[in-house]
Amino acid sequence: MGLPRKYGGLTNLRFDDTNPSKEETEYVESIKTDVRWLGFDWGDREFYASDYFDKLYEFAVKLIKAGKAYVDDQDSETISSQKGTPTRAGIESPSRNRSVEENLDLFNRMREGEFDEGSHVLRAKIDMTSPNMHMRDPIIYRIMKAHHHRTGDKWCVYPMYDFAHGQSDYWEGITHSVCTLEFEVHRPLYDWFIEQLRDGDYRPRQIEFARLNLSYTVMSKRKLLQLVKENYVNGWDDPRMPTISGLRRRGYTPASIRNFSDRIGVTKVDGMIDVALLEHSVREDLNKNAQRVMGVLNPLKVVITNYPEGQVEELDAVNNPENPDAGKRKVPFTKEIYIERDDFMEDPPRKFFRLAPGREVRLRYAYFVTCTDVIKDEKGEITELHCTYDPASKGGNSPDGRKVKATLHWVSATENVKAEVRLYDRLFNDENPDGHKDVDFKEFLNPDSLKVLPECFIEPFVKDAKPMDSFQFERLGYFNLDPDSKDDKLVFNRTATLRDAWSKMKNK
RNA sequence: UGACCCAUGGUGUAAUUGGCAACACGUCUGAUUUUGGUUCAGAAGAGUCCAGGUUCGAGCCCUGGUGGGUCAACCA
Repeated sequence: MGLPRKYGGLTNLRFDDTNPSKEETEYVESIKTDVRWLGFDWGDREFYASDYFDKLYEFAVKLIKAGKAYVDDQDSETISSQKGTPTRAGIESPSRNRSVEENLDLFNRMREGEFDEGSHVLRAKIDMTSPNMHMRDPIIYRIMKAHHHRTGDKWCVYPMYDFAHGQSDYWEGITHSVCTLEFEVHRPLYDWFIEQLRDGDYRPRQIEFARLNLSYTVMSKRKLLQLVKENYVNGWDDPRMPTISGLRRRGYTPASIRNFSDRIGVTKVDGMIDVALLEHSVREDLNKNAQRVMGVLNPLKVVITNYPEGQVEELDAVNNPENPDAGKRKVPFTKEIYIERDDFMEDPPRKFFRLAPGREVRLRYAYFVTCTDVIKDEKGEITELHCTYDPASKGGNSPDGRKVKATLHWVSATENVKAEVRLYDRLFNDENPDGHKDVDFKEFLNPDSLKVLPECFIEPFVKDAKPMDSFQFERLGYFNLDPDSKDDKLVFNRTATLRDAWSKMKNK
């Protein structure tokens, strides 16, 4: 879709629904939804290979009449064994030299439903000694007594993909038929059919490019289907899935995915793209556009001892420091608040700038506070902190010009909204950087790929959020309101983390 | 022991079709910052898989290797 947008052309959306047992309306609809969501429009150019079943049948008859196709009545194992191997030529089927009349009769009877599935196939007569396996008399029609999602029960013979693809391109007037690398060896066959079909100079060309491989990510449809079927994830749109619907649910924006695609380009190198590039693309977009909001995921209560009991102050907070048009909002401040547990250390290491006993920090948009007491339970665990605030530092600046090294996000302990936050991580652990490689992925599943934090505190602002709205919880990362959220239970998915210099330093 | 395709900093892509190898991500400095985010400034990092050849000149053309990918479904 991006190529014609760049070079000035059009894209047809076509479903190669040649196999009735594999096609489901559900998939067709999801693909259309996803492509539309990405911001592409195919106008009225929506096609199905099944639109051409009549023409394909006629073309097959034409090939038979030209002596270039024949009906084979051997079973599939025999046909397969006669194909040879990539290094050894195949041998010709005894059916290969049937008369045109007999072939026409048999093919017609196949269509009439006279034969059982698997008993007869139509094959193109090309070359059983070709070094290219796909040219060794490939099967072009098979009997399938199955209901088709669009043509119903009209047919019981269906064309193979290879027999439909190029011809469909031809009839639609396609110039560049772009597909993935594994079809490279099919191209001679694609061209062979076009040569039999075409009348004039025009012919479509198949051009292959590398499919996307993402590090640490399984992209194989077969494996993704297994993840869904065996309930390792909650469906195709589980936020951990590398599907378009998964990314959407997770909070990725269409623009970020388009930018990512532009950055990786279209080439034939079968490489491995670093997920960091995908993540950079979302951050870039979200940072510019996401609403900032304060949220505390892992709360630690702070009592501001010299703050009046029962007082609620409405403080000004900017919605996006990079975009003044995003406006401001009011955040309620009270005597008891929550801060992030990670933002306090009783014994801070040298480079830890945040709150510690006796240290003064800024509460974002609020006041400077100093930690005076650390309250613990019998087990020695910190249950709350006592702080004093400097009333003169309202808004976050002290009139005497003194500086603090850190600014903390916080949420009022009484004026807030409770939410569930889901932290999604990679589905696979660090030992499986090549997620696409053919290994048993179950051994590499990451048990922490989903962490549910049932009781998080977010500032009241998010009450007005709509599903899919993106937020940046200050310093915690990007989140979006899950589409399945109900008013009585807000659920946020983490879209991406922020680059975190502190955690990097901790690991050193 | 075949055919087809591919090969450029750590990663992904460029290089006006033969003219000083560029950009993005990542990494590392420094500045700014009411997010250890963002932004800004700068740095390191490849001589283009190897060996020949053609040419005034080769990442690009030719030959031969090496490495990787794909192909033996009545799947797409």
